[in-house]
Amino acid sequence: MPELPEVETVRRGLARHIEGAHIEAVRLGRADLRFPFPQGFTQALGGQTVIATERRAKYLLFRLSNGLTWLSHLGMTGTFRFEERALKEPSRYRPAKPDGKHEHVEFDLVHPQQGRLRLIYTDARRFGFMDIFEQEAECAYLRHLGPEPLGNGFNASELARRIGNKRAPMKAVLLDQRVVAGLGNIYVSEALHRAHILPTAQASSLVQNEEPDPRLEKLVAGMRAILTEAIEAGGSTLRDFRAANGETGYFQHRFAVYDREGEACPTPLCTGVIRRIVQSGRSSFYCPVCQH
DNA sequence: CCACTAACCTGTAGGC
DNA sequence: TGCCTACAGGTTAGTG
Repeated sequence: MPELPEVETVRRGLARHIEGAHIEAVRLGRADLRFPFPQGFTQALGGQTVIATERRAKYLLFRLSNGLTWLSHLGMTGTFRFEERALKEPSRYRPAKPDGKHEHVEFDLVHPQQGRLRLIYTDARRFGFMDIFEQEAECAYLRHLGPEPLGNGFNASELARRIGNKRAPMKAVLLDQRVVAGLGNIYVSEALHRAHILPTAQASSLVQNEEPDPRLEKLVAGMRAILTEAIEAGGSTLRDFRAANGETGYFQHRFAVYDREGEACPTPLCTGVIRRIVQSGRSSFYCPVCQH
């Protein structure tokens, strides 16, 4: 489900209700998602206040009053939502064991202005996971991540340095979170289309003498533009993505190529028809005419 | 280290 | 309606 824009959308939705809230209790419906919950997970969160809600790549990071950080990755189908009844009828609020089929974690929150809230984490496929850590350096999930594509330090030279020796196709290289962190299957296809680069192009062919090809400049600019526009649109909803308030995103209406096999290429004056190919087991969409 | 595949798990859409 | 296959936004473990 979620790439950088979707995770950022979730972060913003959660922040409004969770920042400043006291975590009264955490209940797990099972011992694991993709990975087991760490030892002492519920105790580490219980009794703490959420100080800040941040995002790194596709990870949500909740800074807690005890100095710990609670990390959450949504996998493909992870969703946070606030339970309606607890929001609308706080007086009738009752703690309950997670009972929905794929409701795996419940958080009882008390917000100083908003009162009692119940936050529920749902994840049908259970590719998501949660963790806690003290220092970022000790977190194996974050340690090897590449730069944030929307961060100040990210530019064509930096990208060239990271892909100059790679023979893998651009599609695979941009999906590699160690190269740049936050893109997924949708936004890689979209960014490559904007830069007129084929997903099959060998990464090293876009770097000569350690200098970025002009198309890498376009790629970085296109990547930033797409991600920014998608965040403004509340992300993309293909099937089940929802913001924390239950709303769908609408950036999917503005895809140039993703999931548009057989449609006309939207590049002005281009006569191409969008194609779908499979690379490393996943669909890539591109225009065979304006991407080379 | 690099590149590629399989695996994790459930739901849904499409063909017959 | 049922059965079967293919596919879905991600990441890690294992193999050469």
